[in-house]
Amino acid sequence: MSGGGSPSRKRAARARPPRFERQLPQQRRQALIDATIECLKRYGHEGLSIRTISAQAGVSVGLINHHFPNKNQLIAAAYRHFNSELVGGLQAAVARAADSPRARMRAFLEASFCPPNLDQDALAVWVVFWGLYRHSRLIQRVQRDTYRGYVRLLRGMLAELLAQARPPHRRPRRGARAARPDLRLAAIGLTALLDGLWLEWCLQPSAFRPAEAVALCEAWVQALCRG
Amino acid sequence: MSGGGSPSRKRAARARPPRFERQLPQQRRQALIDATIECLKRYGHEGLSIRTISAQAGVSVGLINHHFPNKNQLIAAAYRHFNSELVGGLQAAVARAADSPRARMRAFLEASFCPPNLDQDALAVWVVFWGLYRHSRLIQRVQRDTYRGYVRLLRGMLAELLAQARPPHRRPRRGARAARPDLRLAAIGLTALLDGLWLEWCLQPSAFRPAEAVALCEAWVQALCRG
DNA sequence: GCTGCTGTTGTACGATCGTTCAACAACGTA
DNA sequence: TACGTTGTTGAACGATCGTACAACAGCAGC
Repeated sequence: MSGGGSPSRKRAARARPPRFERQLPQQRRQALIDATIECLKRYGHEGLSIRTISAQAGVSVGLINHHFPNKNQLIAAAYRHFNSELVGGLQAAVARAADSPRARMRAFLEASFCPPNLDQDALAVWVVFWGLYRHSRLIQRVQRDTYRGYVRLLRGMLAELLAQARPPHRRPRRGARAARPDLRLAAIGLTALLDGLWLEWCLQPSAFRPAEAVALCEAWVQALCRG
Repeated sequence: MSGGGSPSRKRAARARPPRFERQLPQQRRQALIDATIECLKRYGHEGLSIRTISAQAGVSVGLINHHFPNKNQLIAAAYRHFNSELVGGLQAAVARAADSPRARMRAFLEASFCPPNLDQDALAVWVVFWGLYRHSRLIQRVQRDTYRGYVRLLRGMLAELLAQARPPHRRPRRGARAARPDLRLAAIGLTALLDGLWLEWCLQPSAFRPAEAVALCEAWVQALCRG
């Protein structure tokens, strides 16, 4: 009776369940990155331990050093993933929007103030990464690589809006010196307002509704277009 | 020759230098708090170890637990000190300013975008504290205690400015329902712009000059007063 | 069914962590 | 000068950290 193994299974007899499942390096790496971010959300900086992360991923402690040379490389990879998810999501939202500068800006703002970006857990993750920034060259490199896409996206939308608001009078004759500083300061100001509102909401979600944040940003952009 | 101790010293003979100097608990506590903040500036989150802090303060490892029940209490005390230094400095700057709403607001903004508040090291310290916020009730309590003073200061100044900008036409007849939401959203918006600019500058000081940040904030306030 | 590779396990190691505690010593007081 | 208070020291403890490494085992190819 006890020895009746199913003949359909290749390894018949003693139907022993496999103790683990082999996976392709690429998949396992991604799983470890996801586990890292999940641990950051749950436990903050204390979640950044090899044992916590491996437990979250359901693997042994030794596996991390088989797929990543060391812990810092795993963290940097997680930061890269987290960043590109954000920028990619915003770019997709803008691409999905109607074909007008205002519609694109609105889509960008609404995506910024919606899940999964507008999330208290996400703030906890960002804050831990920022805390590592100054003392980790790996983190600095990831930041530099990914921040460009964000700045380019936001500057592009602002340039569209300003170009649309200005053209009737005074097209630039020689070297548009008068209008250029506007774009730089405008991008700085909008980024600041955006980040600040995002930060405030995450710290105290009851303070205001996401729609109010979008309205504040749009009012700022409108005021900018009027000069 | 070798035994010639100075007669002016109480413990003459064998002029053995004291191995340490006793201090009042209050002074020693403050020295440990200062050392904690200094370690955060230098080493980030990794500076938050008993041994690093005690070395910075020039004392032994055991002394911290003599003045603080545990490490978390020391960190919370450091956070409280750091917060009250900021709020106190801003309040003092406002009190020092000329007696007009605009002058007070300008003093507030200029103090916000000056050392010691506008400091890359300071950002590193804030970021580590924020990373602890969600998982430490002590930090949450300090935040709640100190944030009130900041909000009251900023709201007071905005209320003055708005009251001065509005009075000519339409003084509130019954329950000023129309103007109230303005103050709430105005405080939220200005705080966001302020914090965002502060954050941006600390992350990349070459991006813009502090005076430009002040100008952006003042422009925002002016636009608000005009409606 | 057997073999080879390689993804995976889990123990082990040295370092460092926060905290405890008995002993020491600086300094006010008598 | 001798004493008592108490701020201070530094060794020691158990826990946990990141990493290394030898053994194991899943799975593809023959």
